Amino acid sequence: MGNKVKTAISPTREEDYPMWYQEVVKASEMAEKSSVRGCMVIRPWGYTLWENMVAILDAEFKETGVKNAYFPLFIPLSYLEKEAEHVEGFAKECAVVTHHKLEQGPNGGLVPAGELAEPLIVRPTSETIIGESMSRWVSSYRDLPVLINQWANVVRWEMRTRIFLRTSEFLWQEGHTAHATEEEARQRTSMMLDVYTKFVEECLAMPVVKGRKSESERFPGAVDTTCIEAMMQDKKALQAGTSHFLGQNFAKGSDIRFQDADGKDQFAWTTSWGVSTRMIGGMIMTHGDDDGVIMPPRVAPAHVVLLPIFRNDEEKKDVMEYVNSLAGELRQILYHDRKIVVEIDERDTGGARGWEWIKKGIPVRAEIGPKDVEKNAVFAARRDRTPKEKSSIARSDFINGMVEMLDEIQATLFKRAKDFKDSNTHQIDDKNKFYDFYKSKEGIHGGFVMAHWCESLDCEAKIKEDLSVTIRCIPFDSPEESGKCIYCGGKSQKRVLFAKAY
RNA sequence: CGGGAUGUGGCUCAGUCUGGUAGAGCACAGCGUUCGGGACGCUGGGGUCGGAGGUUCGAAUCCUCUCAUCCCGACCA
Repeated sequence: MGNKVKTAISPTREEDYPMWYQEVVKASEMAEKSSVRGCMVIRPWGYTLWENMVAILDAEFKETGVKNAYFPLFIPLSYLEKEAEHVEGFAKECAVVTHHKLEQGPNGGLVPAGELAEPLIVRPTSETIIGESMSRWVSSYRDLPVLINQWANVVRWEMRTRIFLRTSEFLWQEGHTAHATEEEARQRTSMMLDVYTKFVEECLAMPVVKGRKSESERFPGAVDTTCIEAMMQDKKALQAGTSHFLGQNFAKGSDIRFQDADGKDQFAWTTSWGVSTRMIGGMIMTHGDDDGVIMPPRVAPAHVVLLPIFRNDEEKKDVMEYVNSLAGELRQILYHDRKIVVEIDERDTGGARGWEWIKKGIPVRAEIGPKDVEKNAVFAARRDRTPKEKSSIARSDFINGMVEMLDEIQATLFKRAKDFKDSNTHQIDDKNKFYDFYKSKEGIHGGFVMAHWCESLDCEAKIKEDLSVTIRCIPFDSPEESGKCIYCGGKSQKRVLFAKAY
């Protein structure tokens, strides 16, 4: 070992980032690969996190007038064909249902039978089937806007999968709205991106860059795709949420028409927006360290774990009494509209017990033994500090300071991530420097580069081919300034965000 | 779909070349000693070696077929 600190996760981020990620997910017991190819099992520690995310987002959506609904998992093939670019975008990764029953096969096994007249696809996204409903719901401008969201699973048959980041089946939320005017639809698009930004920054403690996708990265069928991009600790970009302005493309495909106030027939303007379980992967890669996950308190499955320490039944009795009453008091406290969640882990598994909670990323750990009972104190540690940093805190201070401590942890995580992102974001104006910056193919390197771009698809494609670096977005806050395209030297008015991406 | 590789207890893997009915570490269970701490000792449970067929007195080991998975490429973000 020497002076090297022993870490709970091996390899470390430095040694092998992708492997580190896999190990963290496994060690935290958040999820695991299932025996079904490309699909994951989300375990309680991961699913509770998701439920917390859902609860917050759901309330925010409703705040803006959106209502939840549910649409079929199966989409008739013909629906998908309604929007040309859309089909092209998704056709390659669709699961297709062709039969409706099983029969005994010649070798004893079951074989599909009863071929369907029209194949059904398992939804990769629901624009077309929700559009079909909307077309029937909307006939007058008085019926607009329609503001719908659904929480659902979707399937995209991915070739290479990574748990949470890209799985064949994943959980998400997809909002779909229809409006009478372009302006209103555009406003909705940006309003929902703002909802995502606020959630991701405040609750997941992940700083993001807000912007618009270049044409090549746009959602199939969209007029405009806006997004939030976050930086992972390997300095790659991860799209954490998207909001699309679909223009009238899908309204035309699905025939969503209405009569306006002047009695004229018009196509509606639609939007769609979504975030998925992918955010969980992003959160892990933003905050996790070589000891495992670090849960931001706002969404943590649990806030505090109490670890009773005792040697015999007598000590156990005293300690447990103290622990239970402490837990009871903590559970009364509200932390951002949610009661503090306290775990009590009285397993007698020695030191391994504490490390399990570190790996799970619980924000606060407190060891409580006879000495603490005697002193009316707790021996507490925070997940945003090193494992060895523990200190004795008076019981009342621990309780009264809990909300503040959690907020501090939340703030620390955000600041740490923001500093990391900022210090790894550079402005580069020279093509050679740009290439040198991204040249290395292995390990943790690179970062975000703000550089000029002439808006040519060709320049973008060449850079992608040479460096696997793409335009993540054209940031909204990128100021107007004259410059030269980083690839061809052509005229440019704005810097765009380049990075390697997940 | 093209190239490469692997399938042995829950996990990681040895054994396969030189056939003789299975091993290690970790994990798990019990007991004990420890312990403000990812500990130690002893004991124990658990696999028939991806599947099918073949060669052989005898196959995890050889042959054939098959299934699955992983990596690279392609494809996708």
